[in-house]
Amino acid sequence: MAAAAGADRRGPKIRSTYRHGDLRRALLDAGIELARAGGPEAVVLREATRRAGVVPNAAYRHFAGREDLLEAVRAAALAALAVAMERELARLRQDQRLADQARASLRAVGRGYLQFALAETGLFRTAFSKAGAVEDDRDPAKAGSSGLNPFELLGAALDRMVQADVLPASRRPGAEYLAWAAVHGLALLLIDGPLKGLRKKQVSGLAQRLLDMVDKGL
Amino acid sequence: MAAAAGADRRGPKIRSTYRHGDLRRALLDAGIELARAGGPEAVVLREATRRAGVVPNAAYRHFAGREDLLEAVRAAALAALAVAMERELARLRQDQRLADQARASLRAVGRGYLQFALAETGLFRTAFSKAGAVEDDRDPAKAGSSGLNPFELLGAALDRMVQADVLPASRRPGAEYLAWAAVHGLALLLIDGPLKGLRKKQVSGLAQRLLDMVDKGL
DNA sequence: TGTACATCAGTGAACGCGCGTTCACTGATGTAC
DNA sequence: TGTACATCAGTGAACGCGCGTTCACTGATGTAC
Repeated sequence: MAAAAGADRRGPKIRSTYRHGDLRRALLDAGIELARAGGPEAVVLREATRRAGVVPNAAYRHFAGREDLLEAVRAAALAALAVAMERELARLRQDQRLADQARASLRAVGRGYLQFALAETGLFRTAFSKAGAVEDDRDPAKAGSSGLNPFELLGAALDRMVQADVLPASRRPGAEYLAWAAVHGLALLLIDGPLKGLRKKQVSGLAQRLLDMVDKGL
Repeated sequence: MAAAAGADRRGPKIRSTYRHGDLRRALLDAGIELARAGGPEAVVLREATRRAGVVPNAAYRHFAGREDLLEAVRAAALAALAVAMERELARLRQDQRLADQARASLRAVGRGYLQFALAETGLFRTAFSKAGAVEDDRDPAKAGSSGLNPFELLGAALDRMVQADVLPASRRPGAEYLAWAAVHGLALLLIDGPLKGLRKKQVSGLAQRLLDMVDKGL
């Protein structure tokens, strides 16, 4: 993974030019890699500069400080989560009844969330390492290719359920938090909690049951 | 809260005796206080010794190192969570039909969990800061006054539901993870996530709805 | 009841560590003339 | 097409910080005689 932009072609640590080329991008990529491997606390300014082959304080040309870099990494992690959800949504059959399709899209959102949490645990933990309300944050850096961020993707699925008369409109407000809570909780039990060692088969079974519960109970 | 044992009566930093009296207890109490205020990463060995009025390395007479102290704090946090659940269970009316009573005890467990997460956020985060499977851990340091740890309290409530024919026995296995996931997820959204600033009234409304969802969907 | 002694809880001083951040600088680049 | 110059990205060196942990020690306590 990685590589990316400009002068970075030569790999870290060796650079023939005095100027870097695209240091901001290189630092961000390094930060993402660190988060991927070790979660938010692994995003260390000095290490990012080391990977970019640059002296520590050079980072201050592009980020206000460590917290600022971490913020940018967090945005990228949210965008990656959105993409994982979109991937599941794109797989859905289009030939079903509206009601079934609406239901299926809620499940797809949930599956994408869980898959991302399991496959990219470090990024997942980074994405939610700060209170930051994603809800009314229109920052495109946090969105997937549909232009919607993870929270908005969930909301859209629920809206579809209301339209298809699967979810009573009266229960719509706040429903994202119920669905989110359930899936988020399972994700954490699976990656950090007592369900850590679970086999893939058992994971998907449990995920299925949880999504059933949400579907039925919402 | 605080104070507790032995020579600590005189308060930190001042001690008339060369020996401390009960340094282990004092360090643990300090650690709990640190966790309460700032979560697991706030449990700093040197700070605990400072509060106990003792030189940093004195801690090594009682704990193998920082991680060992943190482990002890974590156990205390789990026990406190169990107590919070027991408190809710103890409030239940005893004159209901078995089915209603069983349902009510599951909800009480959930309420205790959420209340603890909100009231003792630092301890809550500490309790779950490590994978540690609580499930088959009979360590009494992690249990409430009933002798059951939080996980066992949840399991007992679900067992009661099976006995009362509210939950089909076939759905019993793994049910604790579904219920746990939902409540755990909501707790995190409330304390760390986008639902952080929510008013007390709204919190309990949302909690109610989530518990409805679990009840209905399980 | 008194004394010698072993035990071991707490002391004092010091390490190395990696971190984030600040300072005054240097030299590559692009632009105005 | 050539030159002077402003800009500003990256350098080099250094800070102070608080941490966990290790070392050889000292002196209070309780026990055996």
